[in-house]
Amino acid sequence: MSPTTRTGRPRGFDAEAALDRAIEVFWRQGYEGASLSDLTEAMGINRPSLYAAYGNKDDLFRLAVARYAEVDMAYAKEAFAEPTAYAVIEKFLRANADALTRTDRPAGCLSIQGGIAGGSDGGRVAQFLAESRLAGEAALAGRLARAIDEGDLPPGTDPGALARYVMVVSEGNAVHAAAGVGRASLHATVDIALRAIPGL
Amino acid sequence: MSPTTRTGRPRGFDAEAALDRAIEVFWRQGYEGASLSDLTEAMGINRPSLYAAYGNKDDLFRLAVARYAEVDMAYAKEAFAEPTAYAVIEKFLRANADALTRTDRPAGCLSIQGGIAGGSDGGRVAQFLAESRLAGEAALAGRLARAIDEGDLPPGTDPGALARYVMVVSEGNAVHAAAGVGRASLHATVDIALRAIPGL
DNA sequence: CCAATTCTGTACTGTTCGGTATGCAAGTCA
DNA sequence: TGACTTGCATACCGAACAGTACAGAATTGG
Repeated sequence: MSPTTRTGRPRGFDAEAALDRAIEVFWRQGYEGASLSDLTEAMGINRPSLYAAYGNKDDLFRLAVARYAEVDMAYAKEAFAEPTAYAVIEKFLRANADALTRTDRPAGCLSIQGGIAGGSDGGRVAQFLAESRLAGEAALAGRLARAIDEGDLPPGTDPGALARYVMVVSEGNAVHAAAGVGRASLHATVDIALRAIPGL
Repeated sequence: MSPTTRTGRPRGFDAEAALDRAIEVFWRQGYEGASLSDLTEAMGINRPSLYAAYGNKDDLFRLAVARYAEVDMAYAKEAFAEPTAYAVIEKFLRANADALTRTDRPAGCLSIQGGIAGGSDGGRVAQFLAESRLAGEAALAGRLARAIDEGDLPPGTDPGALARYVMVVSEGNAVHAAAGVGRASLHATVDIALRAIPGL
């Protein structure tokens, strides 16, 4: 009656290792941009093996996200264990920044890239969009540099860093808005974010 | 010699109005998720008319983004005209929050949604990802609520709003990281973001 | 009214997509 | 050894994709 006794030919690949490869493909190319051919090639298995082991593409993606949350987001749980709120937040944001820029992993976060990425075109569209966003950031940095000259920002301020922070808040709010978060909540976030702006 | 003299059958649709409809489709469904059939149906034109008027799908998308930047991001230029840096930033973030939640437009920002969105599946994947992100946000809010009880956050603090702010910074950094921004810059953003966290 | 030019509508191209039917290989248990 | 169970490999399915050929319709200039 042992439920693990399944006679028959044993699986010829490591399902967990193959799932890790799938995570990278989804991470880099997004859900829609990752074709079954991309996935099976990276995982080193055939299509029927994928369907037998994980279900369909959708199921595979959910398994990938779940494993990503467990493995690659483990720092969140560690951060929560810090003694104070400030320490929790700082540790979370620091570890997050490190995780987003690991050299042995795709840049960014699967939870966001899984939707972005672009995929089949090799990320041309995503790159185009990123460039136009960064152009806006540069424009804001220019305006803030002028503000330093005009004396309404402290002399030591880094205009590029401050502009980047503002755009980060804007982009984060955009992600939230797309997820259905309402206007009042967005403004509440702005309330908090503005506290970080250096006064005169 | 007048260059506008183009004899022949006149175009049967307003190219600018049709482009506006295309913007909404790309905004809602993303670049990959917007099929030519979706686009032509929304624009009220046939495929050959689209190709004749705008080029190919890629060209149409770039035109859409350009027009979006001009029309829907006009508030940025207005914000830049404010007299002080703080006013520039506040006006930008406020107008941005309003723009992200206009009831007569898709939620979010074309520049981000153009990559996200999900498209053909009606946004099922995007919704799944959004829910898992919001679950993490709720977990953080719970941890911060405990911090208020334990006295390391001011009593009046809204733990949900603070958690949302932290996740906004995290998501914005993720978008930046995916665009190629490096680790040091992300930490510089965290430096600024942490200034908004209420001290003991 | 006719020729030239441009736009529109239908119907099609080749390709790629997610998903699967089928026959064979590789093991376990009697 | 032989029945049984399971995984693997090839080859395929219908559907959807971006893009286009072609013929007819609408307009201008003569």
